Amino acid sequence: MNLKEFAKALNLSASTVSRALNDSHEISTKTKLRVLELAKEMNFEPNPFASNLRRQKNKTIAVVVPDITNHFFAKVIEGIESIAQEKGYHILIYFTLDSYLKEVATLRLLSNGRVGGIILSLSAETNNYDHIRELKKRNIPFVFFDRVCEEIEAAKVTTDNKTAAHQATKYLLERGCRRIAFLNFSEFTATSIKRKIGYIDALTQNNIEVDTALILNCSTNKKENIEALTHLLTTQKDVDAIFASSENLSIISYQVCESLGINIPQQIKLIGFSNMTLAAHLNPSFTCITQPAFEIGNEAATILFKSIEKPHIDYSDTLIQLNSSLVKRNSTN
Amino acid sequence: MNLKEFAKALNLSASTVSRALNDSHEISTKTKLRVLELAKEMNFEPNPFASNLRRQKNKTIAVVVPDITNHFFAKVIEGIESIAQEKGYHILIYFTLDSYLKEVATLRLLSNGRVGGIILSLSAETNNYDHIRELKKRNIPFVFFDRVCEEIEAAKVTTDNKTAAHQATKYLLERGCRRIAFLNFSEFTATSIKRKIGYIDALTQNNIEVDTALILNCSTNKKENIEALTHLLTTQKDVDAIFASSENLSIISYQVCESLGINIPQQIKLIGFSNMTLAAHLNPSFTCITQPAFEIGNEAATILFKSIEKPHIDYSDTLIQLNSSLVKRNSTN
DNA sequence: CTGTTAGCGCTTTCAG
DNA sequence: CTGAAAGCGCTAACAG
Repeated sequence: MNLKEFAKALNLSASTVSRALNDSHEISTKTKLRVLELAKEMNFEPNPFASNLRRQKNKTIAVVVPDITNHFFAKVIEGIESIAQEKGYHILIYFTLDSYLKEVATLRLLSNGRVGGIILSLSAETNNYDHIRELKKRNIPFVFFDRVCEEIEAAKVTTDNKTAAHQATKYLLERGCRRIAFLNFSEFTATSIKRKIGYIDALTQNNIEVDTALILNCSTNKKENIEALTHLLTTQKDVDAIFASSENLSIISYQVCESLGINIPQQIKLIGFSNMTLAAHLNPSFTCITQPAFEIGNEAATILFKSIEKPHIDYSDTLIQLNSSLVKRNSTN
Repeated sequence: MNLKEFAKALNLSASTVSRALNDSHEISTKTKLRVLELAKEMNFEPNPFASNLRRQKNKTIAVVVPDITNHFFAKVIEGIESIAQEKGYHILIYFTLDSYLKEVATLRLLSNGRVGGIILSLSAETNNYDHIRELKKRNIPFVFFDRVCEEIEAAKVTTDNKTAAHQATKYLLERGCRRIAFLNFSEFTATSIKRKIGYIDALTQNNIEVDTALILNCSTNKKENIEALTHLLTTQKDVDAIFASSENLSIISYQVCESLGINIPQQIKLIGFSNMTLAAHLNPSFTCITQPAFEIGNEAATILFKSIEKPHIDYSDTLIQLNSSLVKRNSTN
């Protein structure tokens, strides 16, 4: 069933029907109603490919994230979807699994007009931004969230990572911790770097020497990270806290402590970025730094849709910073 | 940049270039190579809308799931994406948030040829399947996973829910529990019904009377569920175990026990369907029934792609059943 | 307010 | 092996 046939059933021309379906002001309310009614009855909707082709624009966006089993990213995507739904957008989803090459390949796939815009959170490996610059060159609107790229002028939605990490570190210091290990999820990503800076600043301000032996630069390989942390904890016997800069590293910290027979929080306290606040509930020793993921998704989608719909306006200096919060159990540790 | 311009740059006709890009056998290897090389260099890819319009088929699928913050669904989607990536498919994602109306609206949105096929897990509320039948009528290939619809003949990928629930109940019985509450996440969904049957069968086979006062039919409203479970636990003082039939209900069970000051697992043991095996690690009192989510995604995608690519073959009697597993901590409870 | 017509960018007969 | 031309289904400029 196509528009032409559908129009015939109404004894109208295709153009009139098309205009009616698109709620054009040059169609009488009466015919509009007639068209809309039959369309609903016959469940007719115009072919989106033809429509997109003709209009040269398109209500599909891509969301490119490292990993959707991370509760934070999952919730962000729900935030994006809720706005998309409302505005009639469709979402294509792609995972980089923190691989730079996969990120490059995915963006290449998206550079041919398949999508009207892109919402993007960088892979932990990404260290070169030419593939992002290519998006700008091709005039494809995009918005960064969480793992943003500092070097590129673009709309960005984040939390204040430095402050959050500072607070978390302070929280540990106040509880008497002095030898706090920091697990850095990426040497390149601004997000992780800022978290590290917050950690270092808090130590320095409290006159505690920063010991680089306690800073672990992790990779995207889980097994490697487990080995590295095991090594750290067995060589640095006096570590009294772990600060994990990502959800995955929080999980790993648990596993390693457990396998080494280290008691949390008696021997080592654990704090980490994670939106799986359940974790904090399941185990009182764990304190989560939680980001407002749903709102981040909302904001990112809102900006992207604006920049798709108003291409003449430049949104590339938009920076939205929301606040994260410390989720801890009542005074148990 | 379109095909015509690109062809001009090569001194070839559009048709030749098109055929070369699509690896047609009637093009010489030499020109193919020449075309492919320049295409890569100029990062040229044909407009997917024009291509889909002309071909009348399309390498985009939709994934419709209740909720992506559920670790199980997130992992299934990663399983789907890994196959999609490999086969050059794109994934549109939609969430029903367990709302029947949203499910209907979403499928309606997809019935106009936007996608080549659909992978679907039903909302907990869904009780009427006309919207699914509409897909069949329109010849849109689709595959159910996990929350399948028994009444409709279609390709399905699930786990053996009855057996898994039976084993879980047996596990509790072996540990001395006699008053096991069962939290049913949906009165309609086959998945939950089968879990309930497994639970009932295990009790019956062990000569334990099934007390309907211990079976709680939950809704999609978290707050209501918390209240209902609180009520159950305060009126049925002898409950010694909770069996939660979904991840969300497992989480709620924790929260309610905690707020009532009930010690898990001393007073009440907890077992539940959940793919967040982390939970089992964080708290030894929790035993997870974990489904092979990634593989379920793989299987569902594989079947869907087959039925898109070979429309003459009928896959609607395909049923793949994988095994779930009990994730428990070493003898701690 | 409605109809006619051209053309979006691609693929695919058909012709050579 | 390559090119010319038609047409997928829709929308928008133009005409009335």
